[in-house]
Amino acid sequence: MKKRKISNVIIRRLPRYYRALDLLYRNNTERVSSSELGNLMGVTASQIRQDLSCFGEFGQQGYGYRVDHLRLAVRRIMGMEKQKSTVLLGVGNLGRVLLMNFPFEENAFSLDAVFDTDPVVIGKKVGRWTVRGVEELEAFLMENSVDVGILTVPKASAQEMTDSLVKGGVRGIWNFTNTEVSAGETIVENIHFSDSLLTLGYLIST
Amino acid sequence: MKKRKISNVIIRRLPRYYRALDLLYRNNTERVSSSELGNLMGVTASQIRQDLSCFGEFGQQGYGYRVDHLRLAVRRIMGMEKQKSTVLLGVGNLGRVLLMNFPFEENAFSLDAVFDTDPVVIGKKVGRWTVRGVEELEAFLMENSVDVGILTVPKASAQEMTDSLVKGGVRGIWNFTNTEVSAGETIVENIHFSDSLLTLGYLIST
DNA sequence: TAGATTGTTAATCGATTAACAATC
DNA sequence: TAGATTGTTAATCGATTAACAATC
Repeated sequence: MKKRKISNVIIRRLPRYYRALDLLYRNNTERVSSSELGNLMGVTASQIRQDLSCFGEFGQQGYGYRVDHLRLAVRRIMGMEKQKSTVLLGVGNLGRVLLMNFPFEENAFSLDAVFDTDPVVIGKKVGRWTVRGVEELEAFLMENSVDVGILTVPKASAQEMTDSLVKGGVRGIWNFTNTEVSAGETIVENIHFSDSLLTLGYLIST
Repeated sequence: MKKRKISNVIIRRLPRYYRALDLLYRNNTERVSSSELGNLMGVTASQIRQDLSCFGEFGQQGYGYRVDHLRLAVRRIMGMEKQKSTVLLGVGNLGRVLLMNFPFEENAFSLDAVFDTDPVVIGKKVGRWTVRGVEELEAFLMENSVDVGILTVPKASAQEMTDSLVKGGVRGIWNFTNTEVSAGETIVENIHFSDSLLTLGYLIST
């Protein structure tokens, strides 16, 4: 096991490993070799062995990997064995989709509270949550240790809401606003719909 | 100007260049140097000059880049000067968010038709579109040249819908299903919410 | 044992950064 | 002209692939 720093490219492959392994697991597959897994995922067997070697030794010469064992190892590596908490800011259309449909628990997260600025929705129930006013956010973050803030607010308030979240001590921000927010040490993970579609546009135009 | 193949990392930086330049443009900034732009975007000046050199020469020694000129150049590079067409498959919650709120035109796309399998919504109006049954999809793709199919269907029908889109000759698929679909030569751009959140989970756990 | 497949080292390939002559 | 900044070449750094001894 090589103890070098885990690079970003490897980190972004971990969820894909997990998805592939989870699929095999659900199909009751017992063992898988690095080349089989590579075929399934569209990467080389070499890369898989190289990646896994950053975290430990999970296989067995001449046999490969036990699917259930490796799946659990990847869960552990990604920190999925410990549930993390989130709050959602912005109960607009996208916010509602996430809170109504996104499988937080499946991904080892819980959604603990939702906030908005619109007096029309504050106090109303959306799904199993009662919408709180953002003025309560600071106090909530004080009383509850929250790991991640989910940003589904309009662009215009993205930075301000980020500042509140950072001040409240969240460790990560899941940002859907298609703007860059500055959050200091706090880790920001972006889902930029527009960037993604523009990339696709480039690729089909050439 | 070096005429080497444009690498994937560079392509994925193009929308970010465009966003930064568009912001400067809206602020009526006239000129920008590679180091200023680099500061703004959080990349090195060297990288910006290196990236741009793949596509041509856009700057002027001792001066930098004209913002309006470079912004237009990036638009052209990304193929934004020609509008591309899309159809949306799956008028569930996420599908509705996209068709009601996503700024297709701003990104040089149009949304031309929406399809679903649910008899309850077929024929109904959603926003400015009348939902069509998927059985009409094939004929629609025959008659209309469609560039991109948007997949906001349940996981279970993701591959089947992909097959129809590929058969119908779309050039790209914007895939929100959090599954890998095989589409042959057709380009697939994924937005995987779960992968993204799991990545964030890893980063805050270490 | 013989065959298969790992984990790891070395070789290759690609991306980023540094440096600088060219020139506005 | 002097200062600033480009576009490009060369140097460095990092990621992927190939190869193979170790061993189940």
